[in-house]
Parts: sequence; structure tokens; C-alpha cells
Amino acid sequence: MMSSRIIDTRTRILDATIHMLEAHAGRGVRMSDIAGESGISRQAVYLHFASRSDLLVAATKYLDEKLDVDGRLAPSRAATSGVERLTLYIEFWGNYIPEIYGVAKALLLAQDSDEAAAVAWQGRMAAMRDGCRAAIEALDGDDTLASGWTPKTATDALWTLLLVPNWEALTVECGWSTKQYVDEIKAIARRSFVNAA
Amino acid sequence: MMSSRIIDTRTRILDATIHMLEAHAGRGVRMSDIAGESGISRQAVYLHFASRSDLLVAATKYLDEKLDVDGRLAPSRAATSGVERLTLYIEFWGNYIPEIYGVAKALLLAQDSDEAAAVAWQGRMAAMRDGCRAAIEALDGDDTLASGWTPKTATDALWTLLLVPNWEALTVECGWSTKQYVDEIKAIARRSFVNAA
DNA sequence: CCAGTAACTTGACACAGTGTCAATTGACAC
DNA sequence: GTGTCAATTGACACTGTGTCAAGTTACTGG
Repeated sequence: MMSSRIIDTRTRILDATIHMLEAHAGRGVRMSDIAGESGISRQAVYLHFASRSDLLVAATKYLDEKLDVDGRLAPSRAATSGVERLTLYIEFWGNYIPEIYGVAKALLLAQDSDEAAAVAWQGRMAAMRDGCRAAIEALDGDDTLASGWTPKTATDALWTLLLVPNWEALTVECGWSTKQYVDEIKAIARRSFVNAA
Repeated sequence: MMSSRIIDTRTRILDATIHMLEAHAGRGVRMSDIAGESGISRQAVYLHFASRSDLLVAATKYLDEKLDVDGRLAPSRAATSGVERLTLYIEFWGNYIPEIYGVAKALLLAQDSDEAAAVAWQGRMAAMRDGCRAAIEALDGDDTLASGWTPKTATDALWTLLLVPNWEALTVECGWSTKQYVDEIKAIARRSFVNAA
């Protein structure tokens, strides 16, 4: 079979990409580094991915599948109240970020030179926003959305709160554990978005 | 006097840098673009700044002076209560970000290739953190710091809340006005950090 | 077993951007 | 007028991305 070897190499490149980005926090990883880690020549990478950003985008998609993003989202989707949904969504995302951090950071930094990377990152963040919207709308449906918010503005604010740079600041810079991060963000979100009533 | 022309050119480069970065949101601005905008040759820029990151760092310092960052900080420093200090600091910083956004973003993106840029940005953010700490300590001194926080964790959280990417998300991506941003961040901060008592 | 095909290798090169160097020009100061 | 220093010009080294062409290896199907 011809495709098995193709897929194999492709997968090896993706695994190597993720490994390198994870190890170097997404900074300063070159195509030649990834090729070396994959055990193939630099040029051969281009037989599978058109460009660096193409590879980065594919790596994020691959990671989402590998980490079973849909499976992990199931608990929050099954929540029976708005508050529960909000809590479980933060729980999911807060524990997910550390696993995608390297790739996310690389995509974030590639925005400088590369328009395609910027678009791809925005797309990935739009998906995360859907989860935020669902949680806020669940709150709104329960009449437990704190006063002063519209569903749109509350979604904006929750989405922003959960952005990767915030996780980065609190854990990498301030030395918080992921558990601390999750707990505090939950507390801030509850105080900000959930009506006391 | 010989130094007047030197300073003049240096200043022209800094103004051109800020102008270009502002106009292009900090993305894809090259040394040759800055030189062109300054009306000098690309190589001449290196007579005044050792490297691109050196120029970016100098531009942020120059901007801080030009925008009179100390003068703008005076109101929050003169606050007579912790709550007032918190509010006025958010007011200051929230209105300051849009003016430094281009340069800030460029420095942020330069982190990829450049270690010096990363260090410089962290230094600038450390300065912003001092303002956060002062506000939190003022709250703590008034016994109005919300329960569940230590001064350290509250400073971490407030500092993170005020980071540039959050302003970027809410204004650039979500379409909020700066006034909206300032008001909502104030509300979130008050609900999160100020004791109801 | 042999022919063909597809992945991969190697070496070369184009291109963009940063940073350096040397020789030259031009202005201003003493 | 002569020296000094900013700035110019042209050339070049270096890094990283992306492309191309020619050759090699390995598997596949007749």
C-alpha cells in the first residue's frame, strides 16, 4: 500500500512538530529542526505541507483530534444548568490549554509575517468562542446571567478571559499551577457572569 | 553644535518607527520601511540603533516619555482610597494601551526570534505590574480586598486582566470602544477584587 | 523477476530581511 | 581651509523559507 507510508511520514512530521514546539514553548523552531526530528530532509517536509503555516495549522487540527477535544467537551455539553455549564467549560479549557500551548504560541507568533497563520488562529479561537457563547446562553436561559451584560458582551468578556495569553501570564510568568488557574478563573467568572439570585 | 543633528535624526527615526507601527498594527514593518519613512538610508538607522529590537525598545521608552506616562499616572497615585486607586489605575491604563498598541504588538511579536525583545517586553509589563500591586495593596490597607485573595494572587490576576492581548481581543476582535473596555474592566475588577463590605 | 511509480534524498538556487563593512560625499566647526 | 562626523552607496555575509531538477530507494502490480 502506498498511502500507509505517506500517512506514516506525515504523522511523524506532525508528531515531531508538536514535540519540538512543546519543548521550546513555540519559539524559534525552524523547518529544518522539525525535519531533523522527523528523520527526513528539510525539503521532504514540503512534500506533505505547503508551508510553515500550513504545517502549524495541520498540527493544531491533529492535536485537537489526538487529544479528543470533542470527548473532553462532552461533560460541559451535558450540563443541566448554566452555572454548571460555565464551570465545566472553564474546567475543560483550562486543562486543555497547557497541552496545546506550544503549538498555540507558535501560531500566535507566526502572525507577524504570515497572514494565513493569523486567520487560522482566529478560526481556532472562534471555535473556543462557541463554547463561551453556549455557556452564557445557558446562563441567560436560566435567568442567572448577571445584570449589566447582554449575551454578546458577556460572551466577549468570557472569551477574552479564557484566551491563551492569560493562561500564559498566570502560569508561566506568575508561577500559578494549572489547578490554581482553573479555580481562580472559575471564581472570577462566577462573580462576573452569574447572578447572585 | 554637532549633537543637535544627531538627536534630530534619532528622534525622526523614533517618530517614524512609532508612526509605521501604529499604522500597521505592529505587523510586518521592516527596517527599510522605517528608514524610508525617516528619509534616510536603511544602513543609517544602524548608526543610531544597534538592532531592530534595540530600536523597538527605544521606541517604547520614547513613547512613554512623549505621552507623559508619569503625568498620567498622577491621578491614581493621588487616590485617597483603595477602590478609587483601582478605578483610576484602570482608567489610566485602559486609555493608554490604544496609544502604545502598535509598538507593543511589534515588541510582542519580536519575541519569536529575539530574546532581547522578550526581556524588554517583560520589563515594560513589570512596570505596569507595580501599578497593579499598589492598587491591590491600597485595597488591602483599607480592608476592602475581597476574600479569597492574597495581595500577591490579586496582583497577578489584576495584572493579567490588564494585559494588552485582552484589550486587543475586546476592541479589535469584538468591536468594543475603549470606553466600553474601560467600564467593563472596571466592573469586573470591582466585582472580583473589592469586598462588598 | 522486472518495470513502473511514488517517496525521499541531494545539491543548487531564488528571495527576503537583518546586520556589517569600506569607500565616498557633504556639511559644519574651529 | 582642514578635520570631523553624519550620512550615502554598494557590496556582502548570514539565516530562514520555499522551489527545482536529477538521482536513489523501495514497494507494487503484471
